[in-house]
Amino acid sequence: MTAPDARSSAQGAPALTERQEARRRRILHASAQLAARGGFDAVQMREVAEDSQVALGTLYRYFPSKVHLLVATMQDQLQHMHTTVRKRPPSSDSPAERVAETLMRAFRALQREPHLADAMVRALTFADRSVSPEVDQVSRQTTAIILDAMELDDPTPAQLSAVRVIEHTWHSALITWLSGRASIAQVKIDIETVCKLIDLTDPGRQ
Amino acid sequence: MTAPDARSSAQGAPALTERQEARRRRILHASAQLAARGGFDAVQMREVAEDSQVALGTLYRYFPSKVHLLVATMQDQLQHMHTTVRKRPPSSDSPAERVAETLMRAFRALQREPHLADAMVRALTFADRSVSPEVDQVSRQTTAIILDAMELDDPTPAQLSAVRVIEHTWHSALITWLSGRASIAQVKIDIETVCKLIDLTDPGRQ
DNA sequence: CGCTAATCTAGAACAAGTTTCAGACTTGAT
DNA sequence: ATCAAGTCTGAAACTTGTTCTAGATTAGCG
Repeated sequence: MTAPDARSSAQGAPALTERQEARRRRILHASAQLAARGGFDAVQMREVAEDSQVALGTLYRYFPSKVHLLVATMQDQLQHMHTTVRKRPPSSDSPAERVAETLMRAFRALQREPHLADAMVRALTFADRSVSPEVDQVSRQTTAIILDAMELDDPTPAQLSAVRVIEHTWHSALITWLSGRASIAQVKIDIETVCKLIDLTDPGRQ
Repeated sequence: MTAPDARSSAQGAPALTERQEARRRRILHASAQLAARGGFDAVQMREVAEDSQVALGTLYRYFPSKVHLLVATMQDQLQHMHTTVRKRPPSSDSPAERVAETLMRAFRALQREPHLADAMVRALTFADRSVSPEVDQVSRQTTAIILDAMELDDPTPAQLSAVRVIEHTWHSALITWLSGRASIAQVKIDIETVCKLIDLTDPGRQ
């Protein structure tokens, strides 16, 4: 009954051995690679297992479903993104602009691997309750990136609401782009539009 | 090669016979019923076929995939919603409040059949490019409902952007609620927050 | 009415996610 | 070094979405 079931970074990761950690990495790598090639559908569990040299049963022990796997893949990529952004923070003047700048930068990164983006985002929004903890973790990570961009130490509830709405817009706009129903320009406009909410909550208000 | 492939209401519906129309209705009814019982997973194509007294192949002729079927189900429900709202329009004073009121009313309707909501919303966000026309139709319908609530004849581009962001928030907030990651209260706050965008674009500006 | 094309049916077959199982291998503790 | 518990492997089985096929039925037309 004692499964690895590892979360990527922080909390309750039940201490993997070195070989297990290596397996986990191989799996995530194979997953990302297949996803980058053909999106959600191209990530086939049998193939992931084969490419990462792991038995199918083992794959399922590490990631209890395809969606779990892809959400974990997303956690992984987000981590990269966060460290990247930290290294070169957004340069604009207002918080709203800095958030928009950061999201647009992330968006451009996703455009470089649209299939990978497809796989991750579809998994994220398709996830049911059994994946909630993992999806929540992704959400927290995203929130952290946005708050970083705002450069606030102590966000008000109103500001947190605005951030939540920005995240909603971000995810949903990505989906419309990925399914070909919105252009890149359209996504840009939507992001800029929603970021105006920040101005609404920012200035003189405790 | 000539398939029914019917859209629900307006445009290019290739004229179904009476029996075909009846089949289509039976299918949508069975779909909604199963969805209401157990959500996305409970809508199983074989069962839909059986319940609507139609062969599996026929079901697939009418709706080329499970997602198509559920999106069509959503179109159907949205139509209801729209006529309902028209009969008793929102009563608040400002456009922003009227939109929030309308969306909250829709939200309460969804709460009455959370499983059905789950099936429809998951299908909507999981839909790939092959379902784009149908998803787009749903989006247009939603936009129409929101614009109705705003009581505008001639929305500016900025207002249309705001509406788009509201839709994004609406969908994404529903997902977080359906997957148990946000409370009803939380969704309410998010809707109210995003509706403030309307005030930003409304008053004195041509 | 009688024909022809399109549609519908029943059921098999296929694809990919998921589960299961018996046996081999690792690990950690004694 | 040895044993027990936990893990991993390979392969088969199961589930559900989707496709295919051959034969009935239906619809529209002359």
